[in-house]
Amino acid sequence: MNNKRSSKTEKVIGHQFTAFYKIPIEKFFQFALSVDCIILGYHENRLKLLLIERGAEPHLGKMALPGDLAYPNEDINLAASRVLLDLTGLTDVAMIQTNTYGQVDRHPIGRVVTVGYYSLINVDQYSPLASSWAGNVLWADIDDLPDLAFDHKSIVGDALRILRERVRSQPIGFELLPKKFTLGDMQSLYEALLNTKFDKANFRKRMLSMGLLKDTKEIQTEVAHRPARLFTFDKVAYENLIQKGFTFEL
Amino acid sequence: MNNKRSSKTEKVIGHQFTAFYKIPIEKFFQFALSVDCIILGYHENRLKLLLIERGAEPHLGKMALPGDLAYPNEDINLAASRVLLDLTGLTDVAMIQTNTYGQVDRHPIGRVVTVGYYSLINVDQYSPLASSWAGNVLWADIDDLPDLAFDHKSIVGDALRILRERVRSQPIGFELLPKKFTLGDMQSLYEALLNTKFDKANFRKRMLSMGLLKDTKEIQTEVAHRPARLFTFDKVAYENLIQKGFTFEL
DNA sequence: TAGCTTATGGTTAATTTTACCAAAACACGT
DNA sequence: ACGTGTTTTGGTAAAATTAACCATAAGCTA
Repeated sequence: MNNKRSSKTEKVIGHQFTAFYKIPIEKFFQFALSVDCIILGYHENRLKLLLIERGAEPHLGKMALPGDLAYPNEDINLAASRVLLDLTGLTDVAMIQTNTYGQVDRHPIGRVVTVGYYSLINVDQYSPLASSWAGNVLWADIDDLPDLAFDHKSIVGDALRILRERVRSQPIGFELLPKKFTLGDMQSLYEALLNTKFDKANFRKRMLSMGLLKDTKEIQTEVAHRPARLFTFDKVAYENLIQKGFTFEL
Repeated sequence: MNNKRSSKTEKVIGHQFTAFYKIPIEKFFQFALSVDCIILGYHENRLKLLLIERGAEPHLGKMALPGDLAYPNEDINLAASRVLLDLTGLTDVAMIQTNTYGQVDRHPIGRVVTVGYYSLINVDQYSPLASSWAGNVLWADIDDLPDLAFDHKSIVGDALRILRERVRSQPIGFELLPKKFTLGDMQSLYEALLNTKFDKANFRKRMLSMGLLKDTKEIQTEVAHRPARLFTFDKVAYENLIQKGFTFEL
């Protein structure tokens, strides 16, 4: 079938079939590409999503995912990091692709295809809460989102689905926790993330048995009950275990 | 920070920050978008990948994933289905996004961002083997791929990684099998897919206990040993189980 | 019919998961 | 200083699942 096509073609440029359709190649270079960031944080036992208020048409005044058009000479993965940097000052945060959205009329300005990226933010390390609540940047509770611009609602839904799957086969939950955390913190996070309840004693045993947690020898202070030990995620141990075929499972 | 930006902007079009950079909006609409299909089949106990020989520069003569540019007025998901249809005659095959590749210089003709899609093909139902081997379409053994054009090697690698993860949490393996299959067929498939060995008796019990297999009451013929029963995938039962919170796990 | 091969039904030991219990450790109020 | 409330922590035993294996069944071939 490919043969037939090629034989009808006088000059084939770039791609296999494009010339066959007698459309000049320039006509294909009319897309714009954007990235939209699903930035999740965890605060006071709730999952939070970073939103900005749009200062421009279309959807002026509506809340939206932080996003931007990619430059014609910019790697899209780097574009995602750039947007995150612009908005939060954060660097060295892994941006992970979720999906790409290419419906024809998703953006009124023209043909804008957008790539979703999510990242998990340790709120303590970055702590955008204080300065951000006042302005037009908002950490919204994931279960109580306002109306969102464009198709951002469904982009967020997809990202959450992907995250919830990934979080139980990879130790990415730690990215949402502060450097030092208790097993209780960790359990609460996973319970919020997966919307379940775990038996406390069993959860603890499971986590400790994986060998991913390093005991800091420090303990909580200022709590009205027996203080818990503080742990850190042992990245080195994790890489070693991966080498030996270990897989995080929850 | 968003405030500062907006205040410097005279006229903001479309996106939040673009006008800030003083670049006319048209400059952003210079991308082309393509789809590349990772079409996997299963034949004679081996995973196969559908490749075409490029009939055009660049990479003329090299093998490549079937792919095409998307039209400026075409939904990218539909573009993927169109390409599959063009190439194989298949309709109603679910095309699933893998990743999106947006390195700046991945395509010599210009800024082409490509979206990967995989689909699993039941070779018996479509049976492209006979007609295809002769032409410039090839089912290549997944473990013995030729040199591929562009960044297609790494696109395939990513797709396989994603598939191997997904195949153990969703019953998509069935899409690679013929309508009726034996438990042995199924086991061989999963062993090829995941590169492991299962205990035969235990594999059988596990599968049957899920209640996803419907016994056709038919048995194999023309085999030099005790013939096995033939099963089909019970899609209805699967949907019902999903409703009750069932999750396929292997 | 003997012999070969794979399917199929079962049993048992090993391992993991689940459900609970009780002591420990801190803060607070009295 | 001492009981009270609360959460951590270490532990045990039952329940459930997984893994390892065996024996028989059922077709084909010679």
